[in-house]
Amino acid sequence: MAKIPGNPCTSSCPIKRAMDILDGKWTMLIIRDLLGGKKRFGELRYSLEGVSPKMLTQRLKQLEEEQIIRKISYPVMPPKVEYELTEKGHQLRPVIESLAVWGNELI
Amino acid sequence: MAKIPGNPCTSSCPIKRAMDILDGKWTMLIIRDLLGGKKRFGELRYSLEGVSPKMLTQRLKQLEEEQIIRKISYPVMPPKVEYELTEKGHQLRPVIESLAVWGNELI
DNA sequence: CTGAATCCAATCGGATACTG
DNA sequence: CAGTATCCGATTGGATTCAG
Repeated sequence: MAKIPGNPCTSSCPIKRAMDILDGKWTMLIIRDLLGGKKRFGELRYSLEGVSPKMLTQRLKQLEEEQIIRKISYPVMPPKVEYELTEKGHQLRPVIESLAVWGNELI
Repeated sequence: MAKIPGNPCTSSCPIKRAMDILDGKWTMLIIRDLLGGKKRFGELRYSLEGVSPKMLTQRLKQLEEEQIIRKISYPVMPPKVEYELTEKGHQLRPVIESLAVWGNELI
């Protein structure tokens, strides 16, 4: 059995740290979308189909604070805003990929 | 860029399927614990430190319904109950491992 | 020991309307 | 277009008590 890095599930457990950030219905879906490249607010809203602007804004804001995504605002009219993953965000790719593999087996 | 299996983030997205099951503050922590082998209710309650019996019961029940864990009740007094991962649950190991790697880099 | 029951607060999340 | 504001219900989660 492969050893899992880190300590047992106490408050300093790496899984706990990760999930405190990644928890939430939409978070992983946002990251998955952004792994495909920069996306605009409306694009995310569309591809997540069902998310309310409130929740999308809330999650994007939190992910930005955690420095997992970066927000790029263009000072134009009408407004144009793009979101992209930071390096820290890109490092979530293995997580998303293994999740996708598992999710695919569910059928 | 490696291709992520599955479709875009619609209702049939594998990530969405996965997160519908794995969402929640404690779920991943339970699975992480059980990757180390069978655990009793009280052991989980202890190692998760802070979880209320209500939530622990709730999550365990859901995970059992999703066939990710299996519950083993011994007809003894006082009661003894153990939880262990099913095959489907064990297949989450890559997810937990990559999460642990990521969580460790946070510091 | 393993929960079930109850009560309550906070957060999540959806729908809608509105603004710069 | 990209949000903000508001209202509301559902769910999560914690604390505590109690039962088999």
